[in-house]
Amino acid sequence: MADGENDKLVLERFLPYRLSFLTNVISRKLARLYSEQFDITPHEWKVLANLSRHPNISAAKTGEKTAMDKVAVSRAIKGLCDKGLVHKVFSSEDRRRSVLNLTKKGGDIYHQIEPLVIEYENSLRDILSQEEQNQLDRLLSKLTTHVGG
Amino acid sequence: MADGENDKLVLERFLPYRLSFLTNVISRKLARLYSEQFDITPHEWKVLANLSRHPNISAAKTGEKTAMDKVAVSRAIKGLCDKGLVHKVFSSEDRRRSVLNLTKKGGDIYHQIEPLVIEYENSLRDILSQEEQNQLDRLLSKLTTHVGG
DNA sequence: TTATTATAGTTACATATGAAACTTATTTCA
DNA sequence: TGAAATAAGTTTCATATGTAACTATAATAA
Repeated sequence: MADGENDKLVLERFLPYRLSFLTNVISRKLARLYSEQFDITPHEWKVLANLSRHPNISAAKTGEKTAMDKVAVSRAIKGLCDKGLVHKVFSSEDRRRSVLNLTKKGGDIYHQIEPLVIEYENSLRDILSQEEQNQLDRLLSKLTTHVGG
Repeated sequence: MADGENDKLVLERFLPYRLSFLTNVISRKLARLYSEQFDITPHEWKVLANLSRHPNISAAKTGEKTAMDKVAVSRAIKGLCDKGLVHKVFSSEDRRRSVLNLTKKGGDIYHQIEPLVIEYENSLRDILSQEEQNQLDRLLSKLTTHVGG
């Protein structure tokens, strides 16, 4: 560190901000795919997608799977129930625990949105060569495991 | 796409969510470096850092440089002025335009935080080999230019 | 038992954020 | 000129978010 370059903060090169900028742009574009047409928030979409893959799950489990905190999960579920996209009952074995499922309507809407979202991810990946995609997956995994939850 | 794997959404593998998760963890840790000791918000820190590098700048230019919207910039500047870290006057040539500078106190605090932040970035980069760091910089640049601001 | 502790989920409160409206100053150009 | 359009910043309002407090249920253990 003799050149006096690495001990000055330059926002344009600062890794956390570069990551954050890219992520924000991508998240905004992604959200537009379901927020406008379907009036679904990002949290709601995440819960919906997770319920599609993992039916009969509780709110707490949903939080684990999606890395959302329990308040965000609770609100997303409330929103989805109000819109008739999710059905909630409480478990008869443990009446604290909810049992969640997509309704018919929820499933229908999910299957309308899913291809749009997958297409968007593909459009992102297509910016990169196959080699670069592998690098990206690897780097994300490595960083994510090391920064700790 | 014949194997039926790439046409189902799996949150754990979905690029925007992996990016978002990593970014959120990093942003939270970064914010802790200045929020607790110095009572500075992320927006305020960003403006502070930018002013250190670009003195005598307006709020609008600050917004351009930091990719923040003008409301966030306005609020950050108000917070920094209230804390006595930034000095604001309006330009005599164009009295709509502000001219911003760090105060002595602002500069002092900035120079206390800067090494902590740089150290944190280094600790992130040190997770990766030099080769991987180059890959990451390259991938971020490529994705960022292609997703469009 | 029954008192204690822990868990699932919700609610309340305080703060953060973004979009649109607004104020003031400057520029444009009929 | 001076009316209309534009630009810089601020304020307002509606919504989003996170922390902590709260309710209800279940598990633990004395």
